[in-house]
Amino acid sequence: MKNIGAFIKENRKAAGLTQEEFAVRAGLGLRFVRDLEQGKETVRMDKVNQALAMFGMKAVPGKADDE
Amino acid sequence: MKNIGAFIKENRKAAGLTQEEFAVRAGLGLRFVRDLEQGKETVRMDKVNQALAMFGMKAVPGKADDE
DNA sequence: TGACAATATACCCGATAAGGTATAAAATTG
DNA sequence: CAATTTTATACCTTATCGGGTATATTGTCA
Repeated sequence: MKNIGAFIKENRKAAGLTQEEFAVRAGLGLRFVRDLEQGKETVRMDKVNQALAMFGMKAVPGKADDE
Repeated sequence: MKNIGAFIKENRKAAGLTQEEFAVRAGLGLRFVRDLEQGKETVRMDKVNQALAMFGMKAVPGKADDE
């Protein structure tokens, strides 16, 4: 499974949203959305879940070596 | 899928480790391990992944309504 | 039941994430 | 290519997480 940042980026684009539109709709800061999509690892899990919730998802344990 | 805190707790116990032993082996603070297992949501993803890595796992997007 | 181990909760401090703003780079569109 | 939109990077301030320590609660076992 792709990492979370890539997942958000793909799905956001598929939804036809800019980072800014997505940030507003998700109730997140634009800077956070940028950082997340850039693969920043030291983000807070609640914010990550808030972003994932836009697509009916959340952070769960998955195999580390999965594609 | 269970939430991450519950996953860590279960697997840690299955491995016969106390929170303290697990914290030391994972290179994490005891307080963090406690908070994570208690379901604290505002934890940092890098630390969460550090904990999951002990079981060959990492945080990935998963369906929010999965059991 | 008492003693001990393990886990949970509270307080404090230093380090840092989040977010705003500004600027630069890249992508898109005509 | 130029103009515009979108995304990326940098600086600053505020809020708060991580971790240590201490204490309380819970669980286990003789």
